[in-house]
Amino acid sequence: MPRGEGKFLIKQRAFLKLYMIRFVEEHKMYGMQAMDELKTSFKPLGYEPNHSEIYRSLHDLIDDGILMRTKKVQEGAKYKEIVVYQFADYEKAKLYKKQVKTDLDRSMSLLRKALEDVY
Amino acid sequence: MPRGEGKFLIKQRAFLKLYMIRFVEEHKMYGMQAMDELKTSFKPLGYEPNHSEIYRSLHDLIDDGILMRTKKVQEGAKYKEIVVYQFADYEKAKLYKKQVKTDLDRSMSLLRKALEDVY
DNA sequence: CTATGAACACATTGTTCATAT
DNA sequence: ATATGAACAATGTGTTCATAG
Repeated sequence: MPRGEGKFLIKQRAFLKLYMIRFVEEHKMYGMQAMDELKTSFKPLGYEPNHSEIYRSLHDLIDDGILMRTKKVQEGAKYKEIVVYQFADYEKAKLYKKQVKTDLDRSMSLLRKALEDVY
Repeated sequence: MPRGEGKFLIKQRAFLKLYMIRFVEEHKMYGMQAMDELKTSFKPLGYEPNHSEIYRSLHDLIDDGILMRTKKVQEGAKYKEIVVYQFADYEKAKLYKKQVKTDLDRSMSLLRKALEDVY
């Protein structure tokens, strides 16, 4: 689809990238942890993101120049490396959040309009 | 994707099928007319459905046993046949509308939650 | 087992083509 | 030109497979 023309609701990817940014802002961040939190938090609304979409969202944010990867040894006796993230460009992150907010608001309007028009 | 498990927002198809039902309820209905109305009505919100999705929605509703096709000669001097629709099973239509309302409400909740969580 | 990632497959949707008036 | 429909192509996302602790 060319442009942002004719688009319907916000995509899952953008939705998750937003949450990934938020998790990094709160310094609690690696992939599986993010997924578990989101699953718990959204399960009552019937939404459970899978691990691939989480990783794709994180990788996207790296490609966007917004996040960067760091490796870190997990606490405990396990000596297992996990991948943690920090901001590569926080200004870009804030800009992205602003863009996604616009799309979230727009999507809300679409749904609200349908509810008003039809019911 | 199996079940309704793990699902994100409502699909465009369901959204449009809802509007097609509404148009038939209002007895003003053929494909292009529906598309033009929807485009005009949603353009301010950045959404312009294309003709293929409109027709797919109508065909779906026939397959669902909710609508049926009728042919009709268009008014004016043009003698061009158009395809109009009426209900094949209005109870089914009402049931479908109820189901879609649930999904619309659920989708609204997802978006609202993201707005609350992140901004 | 957990964590990360890629590959593959399917589902949804957009674009183009066909046919008839 | 308008209207309908199908075919094709690209995207988005879910499922499975691979690798490493």
